[in-house]
Amino acid sequence: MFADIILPIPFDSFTYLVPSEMEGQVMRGCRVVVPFGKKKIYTGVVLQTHNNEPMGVEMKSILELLDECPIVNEHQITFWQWIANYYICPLGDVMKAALPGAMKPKDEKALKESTRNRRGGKTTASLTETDLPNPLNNVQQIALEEVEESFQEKNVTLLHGVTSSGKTELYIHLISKALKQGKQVLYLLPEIALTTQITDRLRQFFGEKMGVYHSKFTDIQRLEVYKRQASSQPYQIILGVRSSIFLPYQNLGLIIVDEEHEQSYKQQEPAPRYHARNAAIMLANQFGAKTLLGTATPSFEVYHLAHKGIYGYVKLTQRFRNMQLPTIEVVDIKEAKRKRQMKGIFSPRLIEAMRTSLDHKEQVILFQNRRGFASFIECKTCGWVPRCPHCDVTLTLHKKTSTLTCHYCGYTTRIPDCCPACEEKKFIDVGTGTEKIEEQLHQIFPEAKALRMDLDTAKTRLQFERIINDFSTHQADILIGTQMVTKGLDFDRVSTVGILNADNMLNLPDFRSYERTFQTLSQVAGRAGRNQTPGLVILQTRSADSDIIRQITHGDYWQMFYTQMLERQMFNYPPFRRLIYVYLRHTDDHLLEHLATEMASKLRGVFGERVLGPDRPPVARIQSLYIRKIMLKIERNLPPQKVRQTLISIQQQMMALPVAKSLNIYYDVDPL
DNA sequence: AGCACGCCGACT
DNA sequence: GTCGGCGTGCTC
Repeated sequence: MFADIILPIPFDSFTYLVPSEMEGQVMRGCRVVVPFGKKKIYTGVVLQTHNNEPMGVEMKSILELLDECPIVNEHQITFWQWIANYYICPLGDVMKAALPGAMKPKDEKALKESTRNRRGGKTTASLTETDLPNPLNNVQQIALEEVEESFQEKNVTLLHGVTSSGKTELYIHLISKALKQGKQVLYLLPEIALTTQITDRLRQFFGEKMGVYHSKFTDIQRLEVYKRQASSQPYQIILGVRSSIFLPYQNLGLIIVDEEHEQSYKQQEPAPRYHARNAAIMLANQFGAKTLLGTATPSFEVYHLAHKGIYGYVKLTQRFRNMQLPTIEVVDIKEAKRKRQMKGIFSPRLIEAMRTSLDHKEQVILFQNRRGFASFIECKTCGWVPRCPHCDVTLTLHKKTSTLTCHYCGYTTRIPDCCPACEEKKFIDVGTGTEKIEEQLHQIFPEAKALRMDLDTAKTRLQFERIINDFSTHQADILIGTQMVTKGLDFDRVSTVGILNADNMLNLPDFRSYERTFQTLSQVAGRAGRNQTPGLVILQTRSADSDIIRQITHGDYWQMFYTQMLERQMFNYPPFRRLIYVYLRHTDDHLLEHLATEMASKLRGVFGERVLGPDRPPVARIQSLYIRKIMLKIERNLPPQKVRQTLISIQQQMMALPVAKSLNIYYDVDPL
């Protein structure tokens, strides 16, 4: 008897001999220990057992069987195979993403010890530990009924609800109903939104029936949740991030994907580069479960399908307690610059609005998009700029530590004493990061206390929550931040929100830049005036009279969607076509150029005009490997299986070329 | 992804 | 004359 084993390496599976004493015990989904190569020993998962002896390979035997019964169920294996197929990556990579810490035997021991220690003090959950959900108001009640009605015929429903329209209340009611039917619920949140605020709120209603799954948990903690889900008393609700779609479920009835439009649902690196929202819909289908997608600013992909009637659509327009939407005022900084009225990055109107807020002891949020705005240094004399020796990027300045860091590979060096090109000693800062805004702010409002929130100051969830907490308890007057400040956080004393420069988001070379700008700016604007008085949003831009700025200030999602869709259709972009990026990497730039051209021409042989490139991506070298990108725009109705087969076959032809020695090829399906 | 095998430069 | 560099190939 033989067994195909998935190993934590980038291949699908390897066939091993099942020792006669293990026959009948080695089952699909069980973990086994196997030898690999000359000296490696891996823990793998049985994909299947069979009697077809593979030809031309000398097989090794399974060394040890770790589980009496499967720790990966049939649903999961099917799901893994779907992910590997659709996202064009090996099963081994999917397994690595799906199992906590690859469930290594040594982790197993640690778990047994940790559970042993915890037994005795543990209180059992009871229904009386939990509260009843708040009654819904009229509007919410109607929306709830609409969602349930929509689920009668549609598997997926979009809940389009403006900020603070009470989506969470609605979720709580839907979850309760699913639980009453004895079904499990998965509630997905973007990493950054999974705060103690939301956890506590749900814990209040669902108590110990709910498990929380966060990527910042230790391996042991995640293993514990995994084990519990595989046991006979699993959590009925999982509140979790992206990767919680891989937990074992037994009878899922409902998946909620909150903030459906969030980009962090797509795993970028490493493979599998999956989209948790789309994968969740697939997972729900496997169980015959329903999926609710919630957002204030739907992604085009989802809105398009809702508009076509493939997904259900429910709109929730009224804000909680009739709160007013903020007033958005556009400030033309081109004009202000011309008149020399700008103080650094601050227009007179923004300064005035901030002063009014601060005088009333109210708070201010300043938003600065980070992308393209990492600051770097330049030699004042000759213009030399320090760059990463391994990647094709400038090094980012970190003033506090006087260092320069590469955001791609982590290479860090001290600021040089003098310019290596001309030996002069003066450097100037280029680019405006949040750090620099903090400096300018201190000059204009020396008395105000400011907090900064970006990837540097909020590296961990604890740091992030501390900043949020300090700001919401009014220990600071101004919060300066990147994307992070937009993540559905409730502050009730914020009366002014300043968007420092809307243009650097709009002008990104990306077909989604308008959609994203609309989403981000709507989210930021939603932070203003959450109590009785409407807030004021000052939006600084150089393109004050453009359509997109008008659509943002009017909150006109439909108009924005409509105009953008015309362009998407014209240029064959999603949601009309499906995108696949083919990446090629090699140490030799010239050889790579040749190979990429060759691969593109092979692809054109099959896909014709659907192939674009190869192109040099914006960052054309990472960790000493040069990169090329080929873009495929394929019809939505082409079967993913066929596309995958074609791509893999062309990849094999490429790898068979004698010159393609250390060529590396990988795919990004439905890239962001 | 690892890891071994194999053929070319600065060291005891 | 050897130790070790990383290019190349293979892993059931």
